[in-house]
Amino acid sequence: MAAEIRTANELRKAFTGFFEQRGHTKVESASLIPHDPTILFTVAGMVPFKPYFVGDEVAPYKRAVSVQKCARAGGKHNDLDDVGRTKRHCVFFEMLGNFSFGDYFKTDAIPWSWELVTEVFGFDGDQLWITVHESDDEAEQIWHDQVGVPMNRIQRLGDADNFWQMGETGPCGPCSEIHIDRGPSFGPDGGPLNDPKGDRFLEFWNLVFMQFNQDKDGSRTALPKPSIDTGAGLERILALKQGKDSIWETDVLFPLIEQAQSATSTKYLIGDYEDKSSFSLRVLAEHARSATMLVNDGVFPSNEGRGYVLRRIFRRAVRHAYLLGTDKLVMPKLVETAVEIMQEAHPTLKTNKDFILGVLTKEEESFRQTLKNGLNLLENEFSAIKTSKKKSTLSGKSAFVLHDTYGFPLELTQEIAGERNINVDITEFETEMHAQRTRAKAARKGAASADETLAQYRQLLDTHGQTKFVGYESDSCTAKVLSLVALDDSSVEVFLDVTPFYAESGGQVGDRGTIRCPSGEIKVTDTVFALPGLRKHIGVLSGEIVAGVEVTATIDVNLRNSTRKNHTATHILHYALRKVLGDHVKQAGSLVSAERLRFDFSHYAPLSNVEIEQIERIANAQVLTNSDVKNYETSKEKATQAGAIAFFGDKYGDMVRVLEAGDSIELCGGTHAAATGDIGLIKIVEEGSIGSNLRRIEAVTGQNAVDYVISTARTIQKLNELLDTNSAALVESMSRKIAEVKELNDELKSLRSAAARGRAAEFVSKNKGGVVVQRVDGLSPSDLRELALAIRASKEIKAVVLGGVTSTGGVALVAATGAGVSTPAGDLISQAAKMVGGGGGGKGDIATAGGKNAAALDEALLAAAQASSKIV
RNA sequence: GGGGCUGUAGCUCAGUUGGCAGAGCGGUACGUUCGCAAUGUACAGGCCAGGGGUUCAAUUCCCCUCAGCUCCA
Repeated sequence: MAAEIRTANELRKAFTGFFEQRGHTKVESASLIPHDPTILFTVAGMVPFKPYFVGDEVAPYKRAVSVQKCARAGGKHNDLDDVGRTKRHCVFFEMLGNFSFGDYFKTDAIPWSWELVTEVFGFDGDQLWITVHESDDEAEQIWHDQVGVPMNRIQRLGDADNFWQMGETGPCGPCSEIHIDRGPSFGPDGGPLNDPKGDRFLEFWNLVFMQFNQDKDGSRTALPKPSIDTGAGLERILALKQGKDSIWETDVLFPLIEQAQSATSTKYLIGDYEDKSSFSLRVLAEHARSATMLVNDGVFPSNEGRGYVLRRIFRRAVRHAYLLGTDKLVMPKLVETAVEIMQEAHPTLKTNKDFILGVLTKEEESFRQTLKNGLNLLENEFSAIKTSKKKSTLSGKSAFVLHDTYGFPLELTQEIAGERNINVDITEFETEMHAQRTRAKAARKGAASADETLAQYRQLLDTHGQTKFVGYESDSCTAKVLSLVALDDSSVEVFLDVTPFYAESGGQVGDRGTIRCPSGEIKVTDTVFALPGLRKHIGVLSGEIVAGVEVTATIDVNLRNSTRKNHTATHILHYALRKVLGDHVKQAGSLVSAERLRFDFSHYAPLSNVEIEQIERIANAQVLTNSDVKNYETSKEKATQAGAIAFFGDKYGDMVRVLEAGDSIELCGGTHAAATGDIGLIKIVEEGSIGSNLRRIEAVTGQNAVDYVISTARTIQKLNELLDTNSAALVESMSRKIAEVKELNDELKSLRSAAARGRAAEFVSKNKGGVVVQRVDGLSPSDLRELALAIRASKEIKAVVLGGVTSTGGVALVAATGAGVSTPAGDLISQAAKMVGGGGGGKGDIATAGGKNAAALDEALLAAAQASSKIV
């Protein structure tokens, strides 16, 4: 009997300790961001081990135990809106699990789970019920004969409850679950079979027996080496151990509820699932913890992918804080509490704390701004409704626009509308929402294609194995053509048994070069992975090459060398970025070509010029050391010990390739320079945003960097010559020049208007009954207008019409009317404008017009004079 | 990946059948009354995001680019 378990930390230790004693390797929790591209988050304890179960990789250990961070939100099971309503649902949770990779099976797994539950956890065996799959006699027998559970507490359930499948195909098998009877006050007797909702008979342990392989045709074959995957929710067991009715009162969540209470001055009612405020507090507690854990693993709030899911989770929480009437920021305090609760089990929280706080504080601020803007728009809608026919209904369309375009949640729209006795047309809203979904799905469908070629590739891989890559050591080799497929008239896909061509991965572009034999040649334009391990050369064939012949494969060495420099420089830049900006900088993508390198990374603000300069200094200092670049294979453990950081999104087997360039140590399978000095020079040429919290830098190296510096210097030299200055004084000289131009412009403007005013007196004196109509050539349209305004300024003038040929050869007309004249100024010149072949007008007491036909100007002015005389 | 919205003074934003740009706050200067605050007057501050097109004329209409916001996948 182990020590009494009181806290989450004690539970985690007791659990892993139990299985470590039984030969299991303790595996640290993997990131919430999975390597598996088909899922958004790590959703179960087995996710990190999936390659071992599927057989893609060989497990480095036969038995493992873990406490895995998990998150479930978005994706297929979109139950985000339910979190907080129930006693047990969370976005973030931890899963206890023990695993066997083709090692022990039911006869060990079942008794161990019983021993753990009764002796370590201390549950009363008489209160436990077991369910097995209806076909699984073996499991039932073990539970009964070996463990001693009476038959009346073992029940059989169907596929829906007790059968597990990874996907359409692949490993699958029956499950067995352990339930605890919480007593008559929670519902009627009769075991889990009689309690589908699990109110009284609470399921807390699930054992999956992976013993079959599901084929495409629906048949199942037995796996030669069956495996075990178990899972139990930490929070659930904690609630049971701590004698609480729900997970909300356990020590991993209740401190957050207490913090939420004080931050919002709201009272929490334990066990009340009807009370709206208590619901909001639970949402705040849960989402604060989830968001904290997600940011800790490198998820950033953004408008796509998992970042978007995080944003939705987080904003849902802020929305509830808002509903509770809090207008101060609440999340920073909750995040601090979450860090405090979780940091012992997840130590990276300590080092990342300031960063997490920064990201989430900023996110709350920005969302509160969104809410404020939305509120204004909503007010406008309300006042529009008052004057409309339907006085008491806000259209679903409006509610949708508010939500879709401005991010104002429907729930808040309804809440606020409700306060004013206004309905929201939900049906219409749903219709709009549905249309939006359909659009997005239709767009997605276009992208899916061609499974057939994939099957061909797989067959190639099955018969010949992986393509041997010799490109680290040599630029050329002889090889055998395994397959050659013509794509269209000229381009072909070629597969070799061995190749020096690097296939695009880790951001590095594929090699180019030639594949030739006596009878023909292929100019290779790109090399990619058709499947993991299978390298595909794409190129143009001249002459004849067929499958089976021997060829010489040679890469374009110049291109490869430039690419090498850029790739090594990418690592050094990554190092420098982390040094200057912080360890939260994570690679989000990269492109390494011969010409330049592009590096996308997570960061929350634009880089300042000073920061870019620092980065360049640090990076180039690494270049100047001219230290040897080491590129070697080693075990994963040794690499991590050396402090290597893994590139995001890459998948690594047990043996990994490590790259050491200067002080940068990373896992990387690319091709690299021999020494940092080979890079020559790293120059950042661009920095920008590619989405919220995502930045991109572009840089050049080697000859390209030299070219860049020379051309920049040339530009500066030219400027120096133009301004007759030198580089040191250029900036000052230029700013002085700009100020001067501005000053001169202002002066010119005031002189012009003074001149116009001066001439105005002359024109005023020529007025006939308060009307001035004159031709003035050589002025710009705006000067002409200025003049007209100056003339009109005299009290006796009632109307002015000026016309003239402008300096650019067009005709300009302007009309202005004095105070007390009701005829619009435009009327005075509308006809004249037509006569000069233009149009025009204006409104009120000043109008301008123009045309092209200068010959008709005098005639046009006569017409204008006539129009003007009518109004006086 | 697919939609929607926005970009105007240091900040928050106005600006309709296209006619040379405004408000409030902030800033500066000079006053007034006085409680390190209020208030009056004046002034400065704009390639109306950038580039093309239509037009006699584009902040306004059309196209493209860039940036930001937002929803869906």
